[in-house]
Amino acid sequence: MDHDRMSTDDTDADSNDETATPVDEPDDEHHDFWAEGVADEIEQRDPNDPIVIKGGVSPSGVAHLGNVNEIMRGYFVAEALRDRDHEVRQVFTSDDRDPLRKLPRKLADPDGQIVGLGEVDAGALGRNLGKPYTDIPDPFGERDSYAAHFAALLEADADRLGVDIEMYSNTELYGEGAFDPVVERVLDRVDTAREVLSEYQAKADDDYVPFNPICEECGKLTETVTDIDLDAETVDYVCTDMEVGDETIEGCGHEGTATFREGKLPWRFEWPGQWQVLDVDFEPFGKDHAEGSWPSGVDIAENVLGIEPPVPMVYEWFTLNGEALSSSAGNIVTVPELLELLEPEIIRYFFALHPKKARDLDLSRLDQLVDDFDRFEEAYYEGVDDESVTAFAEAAYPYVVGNVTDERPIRLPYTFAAVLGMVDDRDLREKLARDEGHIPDDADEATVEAALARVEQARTWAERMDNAYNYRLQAELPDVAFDDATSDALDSLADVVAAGHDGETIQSEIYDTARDHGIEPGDLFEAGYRLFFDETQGPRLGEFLGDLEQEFVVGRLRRER
RNA sequence: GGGCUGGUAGCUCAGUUAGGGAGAGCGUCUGGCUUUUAACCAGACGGUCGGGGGUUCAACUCCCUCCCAGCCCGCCA
Repeated sequence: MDHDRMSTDDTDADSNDETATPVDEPDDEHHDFWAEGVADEIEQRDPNDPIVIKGGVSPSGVAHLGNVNEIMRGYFVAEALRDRDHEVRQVFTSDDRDPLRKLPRKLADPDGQIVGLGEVDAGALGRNLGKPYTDIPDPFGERDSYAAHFAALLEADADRLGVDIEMYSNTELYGEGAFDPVVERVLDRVDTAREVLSEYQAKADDDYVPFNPICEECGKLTETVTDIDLDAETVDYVCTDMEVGDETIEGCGHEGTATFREGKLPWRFEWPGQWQVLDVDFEPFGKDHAEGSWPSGVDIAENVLGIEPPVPMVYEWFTLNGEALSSSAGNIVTVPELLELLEPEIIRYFFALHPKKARDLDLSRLDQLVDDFDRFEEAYYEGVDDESVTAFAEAAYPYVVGNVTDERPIRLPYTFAAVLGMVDDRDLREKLARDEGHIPDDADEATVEAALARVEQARTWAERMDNAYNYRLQAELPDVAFDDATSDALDSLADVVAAGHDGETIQSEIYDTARDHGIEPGDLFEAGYRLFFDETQGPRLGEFLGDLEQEFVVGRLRRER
């Protein structure tokens, strides 16, 4: 669960909380993929099919890569169980009866792009503080509510990553009475509930009632319940002020009556309630819950609700570019943004790595992650000289890619793809890739297309990062000036190219020509890079020029076009 | 202050659950591809496994302690 944590987020950890994990059961089987170990743990509970795996978020602001932990970590466990012939449902709760407690600093528009509050009617949001997300209009005016907007973003992300999740709206679950038995039990045993809760939080005195009705007058969630009627399944309440951090959300003073379907349980009860209602067998959650709501949830599940809590798994948070994820600070990346830079299977790979390690996703070195994935893939198909990588790949690769093809897919090395991105011509890209041996002669068109798709991604990366690969073949002659010796050398080189030499010859001619004209080869190379890239460095020049249109190269070397 | 989880090469990470060889990729350096110029190939350099102590024939691995980082220890979620 990644509730309401826009500023931080994720990564992993497996869990073994002694409160819920049978420590006396022998975990004698070693697995090369963590999800298999979790699957063991779940099977030891002897659960009924379908096995239910849950994730969930509070629809606070932006759906970002941190939330993907909730989706992907459960996904791998689900797949491991399906592989063992279990029927598995992966459910996801949008905890959308939660109240909007403060204005988010950033939102994601319907396309998943991050925008500031200035893009929307922030005033309308401000007037709705304290109301459930499902009762607040979609700031973008498309969906039924703020909550629906957020849920749609998350569902779209899951879809982009190829994960099939069943979304559940908490508000709908309350509305249709799914929580009724939970609310009734908690209120019936309100003394026990207070006693259990008091172990974990101070605010559990004799007046405390773990149910927050929605005020029928102002629509805000309230916390002052004055009477409980178990037979009628209602509570009486007074709409009092609510303290939220340093701020106060004012109540309207209304006194009314609400049914069990017109309010919500506080989080510490709601979470175990979800386990009961959805019959949850496994749930991953971020480290923030490990010492907070998880222990209390277990206690409440066992001693108030009388159910067995799911198998837990704590995941560590990952950092982005070395810093904690923070939407307000702008240190955030969304799934659609990342998919402009790499393939979805690489995102899945990232989340297949051990959840217990805090990782850094460094966009400036995405090539490392892609290289790691490529090696992981190679390990699956052919094995690599690192046993642990090969073992991990054999266990995890099928889940990471979803559909394993007979043949290993062609992957252009990411930085090489970035080099190809320096030219726009698609056929030239293909030629360069073939010349370098990255595309086999017998590759069909679809295979070539698939391989070249990475060029656009690597190109986008080079541009975004403005790194050492962000060169562009200059269509127009750059503003250049050379001394006489260099100019003469360039003319000579132009003659060589005009005579029709291939790349290798051009490469060696650059050296010879430079010497013939009494200049350093380095100077001539630099002149070439100036002419073609308007830079002082670039890719291996001779071979590069050899692949370009001869007439263009000659003209450019003569500084004519 | 207490608790939880991490800390392995410059970078990204395996390896730790069952104690016995410290590893990979990338980067760097060197060399090769007739010829320093980012794509290819080979080799090398590179680590007190966060520090210290203990147990053991043997510790990255187990125990104690300290340091660093994140999280939890109000409310909410």
